[in-house]
Amino acid sequence: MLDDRKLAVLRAIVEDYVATNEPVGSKALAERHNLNVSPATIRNDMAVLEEQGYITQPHTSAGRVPTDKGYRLFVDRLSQVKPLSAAERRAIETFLMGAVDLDDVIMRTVRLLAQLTRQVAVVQYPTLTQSTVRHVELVPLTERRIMLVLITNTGRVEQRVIELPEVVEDTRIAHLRAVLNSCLDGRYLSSVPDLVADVPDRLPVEDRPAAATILSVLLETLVERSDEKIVFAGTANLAGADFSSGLREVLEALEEQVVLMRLLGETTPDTPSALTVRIGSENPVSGLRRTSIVAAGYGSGDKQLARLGVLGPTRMDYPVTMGAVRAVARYVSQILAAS
Amino acid sequence: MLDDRKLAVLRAIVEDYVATNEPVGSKALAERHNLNVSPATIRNDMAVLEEQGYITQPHTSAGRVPTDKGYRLFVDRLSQVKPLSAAERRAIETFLMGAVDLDDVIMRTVRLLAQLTRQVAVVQYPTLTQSTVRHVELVPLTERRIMLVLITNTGRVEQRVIELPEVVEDTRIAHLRAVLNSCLDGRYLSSVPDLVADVPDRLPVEDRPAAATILSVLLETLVERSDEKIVFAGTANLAGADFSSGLREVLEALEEQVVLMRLLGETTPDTPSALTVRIGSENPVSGLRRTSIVAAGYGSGDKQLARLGVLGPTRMDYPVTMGAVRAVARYVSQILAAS
DNA sequence: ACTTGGCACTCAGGAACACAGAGTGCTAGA
DNA sequence: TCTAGCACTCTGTGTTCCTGAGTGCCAAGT
Repeated sequence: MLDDRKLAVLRAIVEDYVATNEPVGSKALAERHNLNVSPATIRNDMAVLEEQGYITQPHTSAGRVPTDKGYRLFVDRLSQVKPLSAAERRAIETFLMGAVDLDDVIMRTVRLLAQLTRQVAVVQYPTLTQSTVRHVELVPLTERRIMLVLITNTGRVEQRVIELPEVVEDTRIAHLRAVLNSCLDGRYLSSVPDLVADVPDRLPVEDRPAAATILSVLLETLVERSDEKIVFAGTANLAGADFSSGLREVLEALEEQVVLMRLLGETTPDTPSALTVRIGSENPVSGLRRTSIVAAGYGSGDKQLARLGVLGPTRMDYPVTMGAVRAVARYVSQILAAS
Repeated sequence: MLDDRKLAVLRAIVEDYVATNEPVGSKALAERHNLNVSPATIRNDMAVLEEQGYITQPHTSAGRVPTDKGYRLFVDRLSQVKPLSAAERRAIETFLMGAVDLDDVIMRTVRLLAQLTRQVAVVQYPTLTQSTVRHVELVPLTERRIMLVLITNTGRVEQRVIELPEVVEDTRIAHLRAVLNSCLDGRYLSSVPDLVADVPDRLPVEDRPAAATILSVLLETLVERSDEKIVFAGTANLAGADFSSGLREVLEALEEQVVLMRLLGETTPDTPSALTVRIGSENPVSGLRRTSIVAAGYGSGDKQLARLGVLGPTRMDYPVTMGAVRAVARYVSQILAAS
């Protein structure tokens, strides 16, 4: 269908258009890339490419611009992920190393990614459900009030203040804590509901009402936060690019957690850390039809914990962006595995 | 200097300009506001106002536009904070009530404020230094590793993983925890450095190295987080308004924590919850010369904990914005006091 | 001493127009 | 199958002109 030269033309069009942000014509192509054919030949090829829907012209007698389909072909078959330079790698590493806690890791990551790609970076917090319990703490605050603190192996900490139905002595709280930790320690959060089911039975009868309250809050915490936390940075980079009008829509989409979740996409179970690219209209959110998303999973070890990525105009430098996303995902995984 | 009518003219100019976003001329003024004088008279007044620097004209033969100084006068003497409607109050209350923890309170607050004012909302987390210690927890993770969790009376939780210099038994950790809590409970964070100074002396000699490590991390935590955490929302509202070019700068400023801190301003010790308005060039950040900030302090009880506010074009509806900021600050204070 | 009506002046923004330049499609020839 | 040439089609830009809103100033009115 498309011979090698036509593919080369498409690649050249994408590269030039990404670089210049202007429709690219046959003459300029023949000059800048050594395709060794004349503009006229290129025009013929472009006619074919256009007919097949890979490129289009904004108006008659303007150059050609890649369509979403064109970018897709480019990403799938015509480009290679561009690795970062050694200097960039070092910069990433040292920058991420300085983080003091999970919040800090995520914050640094999202900023780093935004700066590196000059686009909007999006990072999802490690999912609770995929993590394991590292510790459950019950902190008495007053006679009737305790704070529940849940610490996961990814460093994530959730806390809730709980109002007890009755006064409970500290020693009894301590006992409950010990029971909880003994049966939850190291287990997946997803298994917590099952594991705590019989906890009240193992307690003295008088403690059960309080325990029930606490457990219900604990389960609630797991459920509520399964709509994951997401942060982003680098919106200023949107202003620099085009997006003359659509900017409002893009910003609105970014502030919708749910939308962001869908953007980053589902975890692909077989190849968790693979790069996902969604181009323009491929993505499920209206209002972002002019943007592409490059995302990857990250996680400590072989466990896939969450996703991160960048969002930018469809007209983006895919090889470089993909390289940056992949690299950052790997480094974050390392950091999390180490802590 | 400025008689009543001139002030009325200025007020009318501000109101009309805010409403229409177009330079307002003498004729339109005479028609829309019943000043009972002719356009010519208004022109004379406007000439005076312009000479004094309260208004200006974009170009000869255009209407007048308020200057920063004009807005300042308007805010100080010509306008009253507009209270919210009962419906709005109820909406705020119910929306904030649903929050489950501090993160959630802050998140809801910033969104609420953005939606209410249709501008960018900025909320600072309660300062650590003004808060008191509610509990210090030391959670053994492995033989050589413990997690330090610091809980404040505002519900804020800080955690750090600590690598110990040697293996320490859990019972000794528990002892240290007891010592720490007994001397820190209920105290201001700012006094923590003094209070923990003699803690090592009260421990068996063999525990001192570990204790020193833990204490240094604790102190570090206090210092590091004194550059406060700030969140914002509603950037999409910027796109709607003018800001044709400056938008990039504004977005960049918003992502700089330090800049935001300075924007919200210092706490005014005498009247902590008073509204602060910074108009255009009054604010210390270049790149935000076309924006105004309306901020207020909030805190539980009489304690001033942090600040919140909104940022928008100098051309904003000050009475309404101030009303919203004040109301939200009050409600947040209530919520925090209750928890 | 203010206020008002009249009048000449200024200037931004839009409409009409011409034009250069980039790019195309097509056809005939190598 | 590629190339060269040619006629054609547009967008974007620069120019010019014109309208209308708005001003400043002055002289007359109260």
